[in-house]
Amino acid sequence: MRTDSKLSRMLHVLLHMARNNKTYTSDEIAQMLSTNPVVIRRTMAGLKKAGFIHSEKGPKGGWSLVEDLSKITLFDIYNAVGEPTIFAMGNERVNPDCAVERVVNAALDDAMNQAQTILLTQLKATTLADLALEFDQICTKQSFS
Amino acid sequence: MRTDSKLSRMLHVLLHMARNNKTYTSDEIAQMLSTNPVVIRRTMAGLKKAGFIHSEKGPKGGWSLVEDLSKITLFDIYNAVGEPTIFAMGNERVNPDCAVERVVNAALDDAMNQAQTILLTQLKATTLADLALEFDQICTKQSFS
DNA sequence: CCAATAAGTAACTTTTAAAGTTACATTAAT
DNA sequence: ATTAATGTAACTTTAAAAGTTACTTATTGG
Repeated sequence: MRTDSKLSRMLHVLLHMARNNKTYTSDEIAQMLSTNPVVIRRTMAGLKKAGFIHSEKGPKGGWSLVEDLSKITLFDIYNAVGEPTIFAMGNERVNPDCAVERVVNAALDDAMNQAQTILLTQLKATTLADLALEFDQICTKQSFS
Repeated sequence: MRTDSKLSRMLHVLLHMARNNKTYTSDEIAQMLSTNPVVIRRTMAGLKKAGFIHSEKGPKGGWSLVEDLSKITLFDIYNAVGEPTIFAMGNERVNPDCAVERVVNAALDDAMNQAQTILLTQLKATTLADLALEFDQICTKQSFS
């Protein structure tokens, strides 16, 4: 499979939506991300279902942010886009009766679970407001240079 | 892509090789892992290059373990099979000039780097001898039941 | 020497899930 | 009514791992 970029893309979109405080059409967003509007609708559907954004059909329609950035963590978005598979490596489960296989898999699962916990903990600890703040700080720095 | 199973498979093979202390042909190993002998040769080539195993052509040939299990960490094998990609998720790097993209990517990269560090640290901390010991403990338990 | 057995490897095909695309239905504004 | 938007089903493309085929090379032993 390709690398899943739904989380990355949606974070990108949400920050832009928050900054400009306007509705965006799927076409606008698709251009922003160099992709296709249908892909956008598909992915944004999850965010809508989770209540973070709203969509309106017809002229003057489009996508708008509904929830406060400080109330949305990166983990929320990870969930909203369908909890994409985290690892590209994994266990072969060919013969559950093989004790060697069980020992190997347990060791790898353990290491991967620890890594996953760290990753998700980190996502839970970061809100979109945190990212927006970082963004503002970058802009401030730039205005001095 | 499919989930990379080279590490898992090679650990499996090495433990079997150590336990039975014999040479295995690619065909035997392929059967053991329900796969193809060419895939086995391809993957084992990395372990040979790293000096963990030896191969011999011709009749009576095959693969044999050369290094002591206590001197091989799971990380060594991860390296020997070509450091497979760890994550199935990742950043879109569409427009490096976009400050929003940079902030988002930095946050995700940070979380993923932390997770990767934990994972690799765990692999470095575990030797094949550790797994062999766990295996023996399972067998002991079974003989009492 | 020769037949058999095994690794080595290049070139190609298959698999799988994400992403992309097409086509059309639905809804809302003017 | 027409236009502009989302919603979505069905299909195609992409990319990387794994699988396969076909052949080369090396080694054993009769």
